[in-house]
Amino acid sequence: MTELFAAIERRSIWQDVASQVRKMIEDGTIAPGQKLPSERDMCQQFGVSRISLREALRALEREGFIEVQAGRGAFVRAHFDRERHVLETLIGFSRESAEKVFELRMLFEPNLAGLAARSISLENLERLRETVERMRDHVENPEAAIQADSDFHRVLSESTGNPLVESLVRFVMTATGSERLVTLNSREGVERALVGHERVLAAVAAGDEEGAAKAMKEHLQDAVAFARCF
Amino acid sequence: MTELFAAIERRSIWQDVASQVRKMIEDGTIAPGQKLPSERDMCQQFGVSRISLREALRALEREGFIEVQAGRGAFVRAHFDRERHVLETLIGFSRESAEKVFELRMLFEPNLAGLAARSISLENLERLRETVERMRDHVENPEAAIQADSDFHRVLSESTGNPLVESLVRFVMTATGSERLVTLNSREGVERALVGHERVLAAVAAGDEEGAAKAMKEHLQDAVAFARCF
DNA sequence: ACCTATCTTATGGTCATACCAGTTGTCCAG
DNA sequence: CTGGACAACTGGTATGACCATAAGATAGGT
Repeated sequence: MTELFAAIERRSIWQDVASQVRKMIEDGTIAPGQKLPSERDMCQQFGVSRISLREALRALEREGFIEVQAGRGAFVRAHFDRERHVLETLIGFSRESAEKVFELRMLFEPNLAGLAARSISLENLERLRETVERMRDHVENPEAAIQADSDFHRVLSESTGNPLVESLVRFVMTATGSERLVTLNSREGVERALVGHERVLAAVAAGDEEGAAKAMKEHLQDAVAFARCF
Repeated sequence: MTELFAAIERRSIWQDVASQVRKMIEDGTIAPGQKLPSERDMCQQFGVSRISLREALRALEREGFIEVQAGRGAFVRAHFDRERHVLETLIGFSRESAEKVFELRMLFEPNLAGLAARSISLENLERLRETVERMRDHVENPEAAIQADSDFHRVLSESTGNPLVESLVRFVMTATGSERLVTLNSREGVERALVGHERVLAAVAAGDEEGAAKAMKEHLQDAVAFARCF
């Protein structure tokens, strides 16, 4: 049932403004962290009223592209920050405990590792190896270790080539950030995580689907168990 | 490191208005599809200017709660419609992505079934059984079958008591809606799905963790394979 | 020279009012 | 019953003004 005529879209001014700004943010014309011109300036540049300009900013804010601070200005969000923001509004995450997030990770990350074992590219395998080595080089540096941890799981997700999965992993890594700040704060914590990553890596490199899934499962279980010690 | 004082949150008027309306939508005071009062009416009821009211509406619109139509009014979106809307803004979801969503489901739904086999309550088990029976009663009715299919997976997710997992399942069921519209449109499609559900149910009821995971995996694989026939 | 309180200025937040444009319903002429 | 004219309503946009906060500049006391 194909319609003969396409519906006429009525684009409002604030939508045009929002699109334009959104585009500039996406292609990097305006860098993350950077401050946008003042509302009054932008009004003049776009040739629209403050009303329209502000409604555009409001929309961009809800989409997570910018953050507006009264008396200061509007700032471009970092994109990972944007994803967290949007997911929070979607599932009302902020009040959930890290435990719930770990439960979710336990559901899909083992299979994700298994999938990677079957289909990861040589390039991504190398990137995965790099994150493990980087963690090994920084067992005494919690900040770097946490970064390496995030990267390990992220690279695994990217081996699927599935943006949905990548988004989900980025989200859970962001969401468990504070938790990992605790478990990876000690040398022991980092070393335990390192062992887990090494086992997963070995299985993935060997193309051992079941082994990778098992290793990842144990890695996560170990992390949860270790976190409970605190 | 617990802070002594909590940060003072500056709540702007439009945020207050948005929160109030959002709450009314969430608890059903305003039903999906229903039309909100006109902007001018709401201004008076809330005792705010049209500016503030409109910025609140703009935010709610971006969050997917309402849809504003020029010259007509603002309408409450169905909640599934809302999740799709938000995910679209997050990952630029489009029709070609149905396959990606199935890939994601394959990653976690088998383990979800396994988890349910271990921990589902008698009440939820009964609800699960009901959805299967409902699908069996409507093998000739695609619409009812699709609903029963959604409910089956949703009940399974609710057995975890994890809102994060529940949101994810709601999302993937919404995202695969158009796909299931095809596969569950024939009697054969519904019957295949039914067999899958029955196997999962049997394993869950028996507390057979591995069996449930395996059954779910086969059910999803079968659905994907069947979809490819079209 | 240093710290502090105050003033100034820029910025976002809010308001009242007015007018435009599209939608809907009513009613009348054909 | 149809189609057009009209009125009432609704969201969209524009102006101009004033408030509250944030941040830098300035004057004053030590």
